Amino acid sequence: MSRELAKTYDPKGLEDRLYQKWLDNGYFHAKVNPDKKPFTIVMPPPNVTGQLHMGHALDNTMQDILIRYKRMQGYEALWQPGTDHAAIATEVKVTEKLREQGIDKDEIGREEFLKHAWAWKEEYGSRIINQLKKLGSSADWERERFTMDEGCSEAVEEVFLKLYEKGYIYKGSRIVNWCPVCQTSISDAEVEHEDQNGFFWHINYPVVGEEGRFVEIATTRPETLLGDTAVAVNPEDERYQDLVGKTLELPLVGRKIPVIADSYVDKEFGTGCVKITPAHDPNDFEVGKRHDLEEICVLNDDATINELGGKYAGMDRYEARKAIVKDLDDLGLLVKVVPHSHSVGTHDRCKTTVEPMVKQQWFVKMDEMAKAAIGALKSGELQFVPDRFDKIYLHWLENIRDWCISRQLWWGHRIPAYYCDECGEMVVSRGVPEKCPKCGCTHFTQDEDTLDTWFSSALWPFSTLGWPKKTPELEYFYPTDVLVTGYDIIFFWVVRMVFSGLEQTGKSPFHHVLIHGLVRDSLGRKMSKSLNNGIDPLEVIDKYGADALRLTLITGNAPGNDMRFYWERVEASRNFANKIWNASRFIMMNLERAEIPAEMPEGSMTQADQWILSKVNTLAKDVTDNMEKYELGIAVQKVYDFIWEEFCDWYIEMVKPRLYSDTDTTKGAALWTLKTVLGNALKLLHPFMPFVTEEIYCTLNPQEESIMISDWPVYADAWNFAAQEAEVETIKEAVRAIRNVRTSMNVPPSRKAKVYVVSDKEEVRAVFENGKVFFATLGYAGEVFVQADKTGVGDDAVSAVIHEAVIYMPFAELVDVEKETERLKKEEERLSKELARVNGMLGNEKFVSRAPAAKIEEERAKLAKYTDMMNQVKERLQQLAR
RNA sequence: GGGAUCUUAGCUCAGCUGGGAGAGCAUCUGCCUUACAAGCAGAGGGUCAUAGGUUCGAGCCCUAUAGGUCCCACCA
Repeated sequence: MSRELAKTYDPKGLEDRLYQKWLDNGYFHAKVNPDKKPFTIVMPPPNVTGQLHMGHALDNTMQDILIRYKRMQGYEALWQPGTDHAAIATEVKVTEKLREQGIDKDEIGREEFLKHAWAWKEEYGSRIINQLKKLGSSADWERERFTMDEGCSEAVEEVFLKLYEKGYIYKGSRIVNWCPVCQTSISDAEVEHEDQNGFFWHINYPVVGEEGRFVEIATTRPETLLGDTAVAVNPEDERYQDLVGKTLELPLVGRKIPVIADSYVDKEFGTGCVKITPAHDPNDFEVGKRHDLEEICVLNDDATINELGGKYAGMDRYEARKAIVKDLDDLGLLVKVVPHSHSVGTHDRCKTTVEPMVKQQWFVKMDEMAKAAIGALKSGELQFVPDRFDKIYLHWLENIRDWCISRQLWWGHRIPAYYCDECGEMVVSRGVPEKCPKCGCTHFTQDEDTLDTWFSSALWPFSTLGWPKKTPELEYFYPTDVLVTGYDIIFFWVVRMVFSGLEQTGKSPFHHVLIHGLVRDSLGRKMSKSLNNGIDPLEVIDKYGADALRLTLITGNAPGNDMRFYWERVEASRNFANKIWNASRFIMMNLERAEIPAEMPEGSMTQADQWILSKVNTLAKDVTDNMEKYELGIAVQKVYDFIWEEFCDWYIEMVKPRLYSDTDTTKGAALWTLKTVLGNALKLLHPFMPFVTEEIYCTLNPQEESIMISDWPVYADAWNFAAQEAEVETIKEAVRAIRNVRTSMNVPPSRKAKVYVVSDKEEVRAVFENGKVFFATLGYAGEVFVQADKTGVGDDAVSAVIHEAVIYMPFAELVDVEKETERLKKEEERLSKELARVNGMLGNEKFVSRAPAAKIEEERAKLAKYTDMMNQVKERLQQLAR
């Protein structure tokens, strides 16, 4: 008993029902299966703080398309999902929430805070997962993971220990990016540089022992003067040769600091003299190391001046800046203030200006692992799609600095380093050490810091599969096949996964990285909270369905490119779903009223049947090719065009007379073809629009369980009907010509016309003899005559010239000689242009001698065709002129 | 400062390895033709940013220029 399709397409209800069915049947679950080849995608884990936005929708739609496609192709397709603890993002949210409740984070302490954080995770962690389900994501939810679950945490600890033992992880006092608001260090990748309009303050530093002599320096951050421990000049700079080795008095502070020579200083820039503040500037830090300068940190963690800042202690850094400038001016040491635009580092999360500071932090030594990651790309083990991202990846790795991985946060993986309570000895170990190797003490305190959130997500492709244990899953599904992500997290995540995978497993965690762009608003702006221009994918799904949203996100978009979101496009996508829906309804109506052959009824297949079968056959091949190249937009466009134009607008219209007839012996063939072609088209469309295709497919084939476990169509030689394809194309050309004439003459559809097809070629007449049945329904024709000459065609006939034939329609009183002449002249003009082009090519001796033979043959055929048509047009024009 | 990318129909964008310029929306003209007006049929609209070059042949490859977008960067 087949279920009937509802009268109108309504994604509501339908989508939830089908998704539940898929879940119930366990279709998303992948397991180790030696009989099948694995195909794996690991889902970029959304933050537990997160809500589904358009970026997620795009990212996950692409992954779902690839997974569904491969699953249908017979792969054991695993889409590994999960969520990310998102250290700083979550900590900020939880802190805010607590504050709203009047609870102070520092008062309740670490343990209590973590309880709240876990409660938050429990409450919100599943929210985005449920939203992803609305989208139709066929991820293996049974395998859902979390970056801080037991297994992932074990992987984190394992990697930390291994890298530490190898000397790749070290603790050191280095200059780091410090966020005074979040009060934690952050990595280079988390710093955003933006140009700000500031000033260059030129300040005189008195030379000790030389009354009245000054060294003029220029700075953009006068407050750091408090931490100056030298002034540097370029060793090649003649102007300052005699200064090197002399001592200066640091204004306002009174400290005596040396003038040193260092090639880091650019002679041409500023005054050529640079104040050196090793504790608060990355370059100065390096200079300080070279010259063994003292590092004087003058800032507190909240960027106020500390006790070393004398009278400025307690002031905010900008307050202090003002006060210092004023005091310098009062002392007459401020030479000038010049407006100056310079780049300022800000924290990407809170936009606070970061303060470079010397801190004890944990770092990952990057040089060796970066080298390996570069090698993976160069050897082809790793490929970006599109490959222009190669350069971005390489450039980053070639210039990488050590990765600061410690964070002064509570929410995250705590660093497995322990300090002896007696002697302070540091022990890095799995769990609390038993006793101190130095003093034998058994009491330890764990390092307070946690790890950068990307440290754990870097391990995601293998930690989720059970690593460091040698699980069957890891063996079977790893390395994964393709990673789908936006270009905005190549540095944060992709790079780190690659070098981590190479280091820990010896393999790149994936072969391909499919990069997509941003979904912007209709004006091309980034969707953001501050602009309040974000479109909620759930709202779109609610209004138009997930299928429509998915189609919208995939069509007309090339890999790596940004796209704009338009409601009109969603509507168009929904209309397409509706189109298939109605076509299917029509087909099923007819199927119910007749017997359908189980196999292809070869004897009664008409040219039209063979044509559409041949078309869907080639379509399968083309779409598969595009999918393999990750050209999802092109692939779906082809399916769209096929279904709407070829199948609905042409084929269905062509078979209607056969369906309505009770005597037509080819009716069974038509029904079989309709059902078969629709079924295959639905399969090709399924990865893109899973819900509507499932609903129709299962109604069409009640014996089948689900389209998502059906076989992906493959090209079959038996379905290749080149000759019939050509014939139908000829008939389509004729029908178009007839319609065109009718429209231009304003002939209403109700008025049927006789149609004469005149051709002196017997084989052409045979084609039309076969195809003339279509003229009635497609071209509103009455009687149709196919003949070798113009017998019976009156002078009152309107004509259209097509390839190897002329079509005449007697319209008597409607004929407007002028109009028709005009039409034919236009055609003449078009043909003469074509002829000129073809003749130009063929007349070019170089073309004939150098172009490929097939191309030349093609052009020769065109020449013959156009010449023939031209003659017909000329002849017709002559007749009209009489 | 370095790099990437874009400039194609009124708008938003496709255009795969170079071989007769496409889609959606918008516009215009007919159609309530018994699957679909969320539709059908037809039409108009482009010197593919500019200037050179390579090639038998360039929207596509190379060079330069102009404008836009983005990324990276430790010149105080």
